[in-house]
Amino acid sequence: MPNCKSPPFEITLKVRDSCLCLHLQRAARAVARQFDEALRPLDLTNGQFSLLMSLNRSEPPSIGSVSALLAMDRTTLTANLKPLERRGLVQTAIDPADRRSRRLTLTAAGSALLAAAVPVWEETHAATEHLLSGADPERLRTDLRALSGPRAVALCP
Amino acid sequence: MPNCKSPPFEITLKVRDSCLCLHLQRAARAVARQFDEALRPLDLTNGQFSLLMSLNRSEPPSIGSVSALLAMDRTTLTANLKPLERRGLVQTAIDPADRRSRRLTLTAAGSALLAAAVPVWEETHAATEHLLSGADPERLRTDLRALSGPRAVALCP
DNA sequence: ATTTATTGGGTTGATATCCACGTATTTACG
DNA sequence: CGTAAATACGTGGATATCAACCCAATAAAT
Repeated sequence: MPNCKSPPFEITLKVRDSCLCLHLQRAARAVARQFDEALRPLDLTNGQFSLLMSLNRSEPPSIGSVSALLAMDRTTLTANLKPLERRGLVQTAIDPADRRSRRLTLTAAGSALLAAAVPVWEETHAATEHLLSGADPERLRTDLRALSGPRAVALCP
Repeated sequence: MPNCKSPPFEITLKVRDSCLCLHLQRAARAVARQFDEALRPLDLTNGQFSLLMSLNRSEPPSIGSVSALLAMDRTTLTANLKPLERRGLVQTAIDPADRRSRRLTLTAAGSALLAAAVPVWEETHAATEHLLSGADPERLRTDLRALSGPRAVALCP
């Protein structure tokens, strides 16, 4: 008699149909693939695009503030910066006012590449919102922000 | 005069506030962390939990069907199976009816661990839905399914 | 029946993600 | 002041994710 201690199949159906974590992972993977594919001619991923975009401001932000903005682990951001630094798209410099902090800035090449990616983003984002059919994208964004924790901090300069 | 070719700052604000890809990645990361933390005593990640749960059925599914269900790349699933196989939670066997296909089954240890994880999932999922405050979780799930592509295929046995 | 196309998976290489641990700097406190 | 707590990052290790390329087995075409 197999599966003496197995969870009942009804639980499996419940998780499949209702788990927000699973639903989020699926949607995040699917949408990320769309953006990755669209950005591939520029040799950028969706995460690299979002990261570069978050650095497009006059006051160079620190590692911690960007990682909070993107709701990612601080060490993940450190890792993600390496290929961008290697390609000369981003530069880091120690903050003279607080020598623990590193300030992140786009290079000219980084800014140019980011500018070239904007039309791709516009197009892909429109296609993504189109997938929602009649649903309200802003309402979805509100829900996603609520799940992202109190990290929707200010990016303003 | 720096940033001659930089995207205008208004674009940055627009992406930050409206990009569904970014919003999804943020929420997915944040929620995944919650589940990972809750499941850590069982030495499971949210992805491992979802994968094990998707194998809790009488007819052992193939790699391709599970990867479609989870909306992940086929090769990602192959990689994710390795630590679970190493721990003796999952077994794979060539399908005699089609020798290209590998059928995935939970072991007794896998079923037992999954059963132990169900209460953790219940608790964590309730906390996640609570983050939505007044919003309708089912409406959010509907939106997420629309973004996950036509992969919400049947898991039924 | 042979050839061809399709399908199901695996492997490798690169990036992504997070945790546990450690280091350096700054701030707070006594 | 000088020490303790807090802050800002980095490294190493493990898993996660996907593209590109390859192989084996089945299905389709002539």
